[in-house]
Amino acid sequence: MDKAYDPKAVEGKIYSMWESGGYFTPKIDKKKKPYSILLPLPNANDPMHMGHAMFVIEDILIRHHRMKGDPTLWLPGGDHAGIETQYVFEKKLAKDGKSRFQFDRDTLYRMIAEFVEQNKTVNRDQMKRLGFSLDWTRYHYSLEPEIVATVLDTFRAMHKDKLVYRDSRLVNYCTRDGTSFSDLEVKHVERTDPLYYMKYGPFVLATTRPETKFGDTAVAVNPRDKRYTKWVGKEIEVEGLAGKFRVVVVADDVIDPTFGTGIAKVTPAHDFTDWEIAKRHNLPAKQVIGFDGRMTDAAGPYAGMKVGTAREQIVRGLESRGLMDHIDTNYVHTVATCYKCGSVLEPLPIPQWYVKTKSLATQAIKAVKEGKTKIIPKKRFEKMYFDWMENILDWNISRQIVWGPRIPVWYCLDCNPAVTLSFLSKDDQKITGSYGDICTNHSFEEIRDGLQSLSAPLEATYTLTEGTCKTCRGTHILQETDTFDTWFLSSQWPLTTLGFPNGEDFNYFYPTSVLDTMWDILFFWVARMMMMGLYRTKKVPFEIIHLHSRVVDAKGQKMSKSRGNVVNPLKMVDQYGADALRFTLVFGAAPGSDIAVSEDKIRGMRNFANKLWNIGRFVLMNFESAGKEIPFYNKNMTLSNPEDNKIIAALNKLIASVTKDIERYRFSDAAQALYEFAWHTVADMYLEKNKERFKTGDAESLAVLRHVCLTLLKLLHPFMPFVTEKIWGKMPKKYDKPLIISSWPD
RNA sequence: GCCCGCUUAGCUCAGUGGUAGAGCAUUCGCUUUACAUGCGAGUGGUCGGGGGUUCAAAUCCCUCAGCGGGCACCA
Repeated sequence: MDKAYDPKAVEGKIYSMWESGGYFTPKIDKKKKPYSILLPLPNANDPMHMGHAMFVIEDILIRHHRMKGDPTLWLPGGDHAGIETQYVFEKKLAKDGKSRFQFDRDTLYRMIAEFVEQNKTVNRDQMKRLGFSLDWTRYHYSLEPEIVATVLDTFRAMHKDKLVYRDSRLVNYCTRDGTSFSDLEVKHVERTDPLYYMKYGPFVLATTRPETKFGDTAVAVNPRDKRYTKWVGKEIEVEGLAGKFRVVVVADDVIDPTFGTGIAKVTPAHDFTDWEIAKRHNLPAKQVIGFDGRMTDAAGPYAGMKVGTAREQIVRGLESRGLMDHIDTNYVHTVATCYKCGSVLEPLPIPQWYVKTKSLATQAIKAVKEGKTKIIPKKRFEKMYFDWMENILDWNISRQIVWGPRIPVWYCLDCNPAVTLSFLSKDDQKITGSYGDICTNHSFEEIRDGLQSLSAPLEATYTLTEGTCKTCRGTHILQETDTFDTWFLSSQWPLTTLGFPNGEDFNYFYPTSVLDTMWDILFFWVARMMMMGLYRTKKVPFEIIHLHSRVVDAKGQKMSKSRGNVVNPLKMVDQYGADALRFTLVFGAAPGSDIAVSEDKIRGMRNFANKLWNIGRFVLMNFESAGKEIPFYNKNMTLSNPEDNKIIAALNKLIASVTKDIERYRFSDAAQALYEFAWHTVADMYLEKNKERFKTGDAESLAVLRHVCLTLLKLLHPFMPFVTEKIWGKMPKKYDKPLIISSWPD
């Protein structure tokens, strides 16, 4: 054995040994209770970051249960990550001076699929570097046909149960990414913007969005605001930028009399509050901003301008006409921005597919209240979970992107001539219009082949199966171009990857034992898996939700590219070994809190791995110099030396505490106890005090020494699998099988 | 605005009623044949401020301050 442990020379070979030995693949044994965890599926073409490395928590649980003899499954997968991937791909396109609008949707889809294919193995290979004992034979990718088929089936089941429906309401729409989002994907950001006080008929009113003036269909006041009581119900005449127009004055409770002048202009098509006001007062909605982020024809002279430009121009126009009373330049408010690209989101009216969530949430709340699923740490996250579930809104599952499974709904164009189509014609012109208008100049086949997107009016009839129209017998049928929200697919991961409804894995491993992830996707993913799992199987998808630490830098700052404080896990593995990084991520991490990672700390843990190596080396040297068979320690042995009795007692205490700590998800406590025991109790004290006895080849002391060392390797194996496996391989043992499948001490 | 969490050694964090802990950093001394990725010894905290309960509080309660997070339709 070398003087120092060299992880680079060891890790690759050990991992291959485990993988080729088939140790990651569980043997299904109906007599035993299985233990299973699904790896939170990373974006398949995303390189690994420290957040992924934190899945070491799962490897610890998995290795512990495997050693306990449970049929243990850790199932890996990769996500197509709809918006994320399309966003990255479009940035690549932009570099080549191209845009998504230059391609029909089938071509665009193929291009993205090829792009993903090139990078698909990156993340997988990196997971292996960390020693993750994932069952790669069960790897799943989110767009596999079987997985998509189950997802589509869920959609149909929900449609039948009236849990999915189509509605036209305001959605948060990113005009840059060209898609709507669910409420969860909206990031509220505080900003300082001008608040414009403009003259408005007989009033002065405050608004941050003067450009939406063309879409105003009312003004609103609070019913208890005496200043305006006499106006309520009357029409007022307003001088606009393109002639005069008339709007009605309505009274509505949401209006805060203390804000601005107590009067709000009502723009139903572009503001969530106004949309609600309009519904209550039967006001029409007038869309003045298009899905491309430009003013529509309804904006008269400003048509075609981007919203920002139009605002500047309109402010100038109002000022020159004397219609601007004054401007408050220091108004602080929050705006909704896109969580992917940061653009300001535009509330726009568009028909979308929704999941009715209320009844699903009720079940998900009940399951946690009844303890069928436990959340750890309970204190902080259970309340968050309940708060969210209790206030849940219906879930918009349509996305206007191509990268993902299309919603399985078909429209007959002959029955629905008002369906709006965007497509590339044979001569590569982008054409948009209703089918009724364009079908005279373009054949159905031309439209189909060049199709980019379609938008069906809310009244449009549709079927859930492909084929000839049952009403008119026509064949001019097109599928919905909206794709599913990625989370609609991943919320069914426990079902799809295990082969719901009748797969052997599903029958055996579902419900899974633990779902471990960081808390940032508690709502996006975990809560929705609860709802979907309960909906389809009447059983919870997992018994425990464990929310692990967020990895931050040495100063406690969140790691981000813009801060420049990102620590690359693979670089650390190269430099200090996977075991060192793994132990760093566990040591000092309390669930739900942050864990600080610095190179200094990783180096310290590398030193600990080396310490273990040298304990092993010390034991071996003593066995070699003894040059004889040493009996194996067993519990019935009577030990004559008090030092031996002491170390055995301490070891037994350690076994109990480490086992308990892992069972209670107190990984840091276990790691600290192991560190303390190995380094100080064993190396500093026991080895030093008894060196002379080992040298003389005393059989009892050597038997105890070997037992302590082998047991310590077992206890440490889930945390530091490589160095422990390597030392184990060199030690004299009763049975020669790898540490990974040895038995957990008791 | 509403809700939650945090504040303990230079740094990052454990500790939740009974004489203050870890890792890293730091100081001093050691070429002792398992390991200088080491060994030995040490420095370092009135546990955010204030008040209360208790024989006893870092730990329970109240309050103030700072930091972080979740939720939210203020035009």
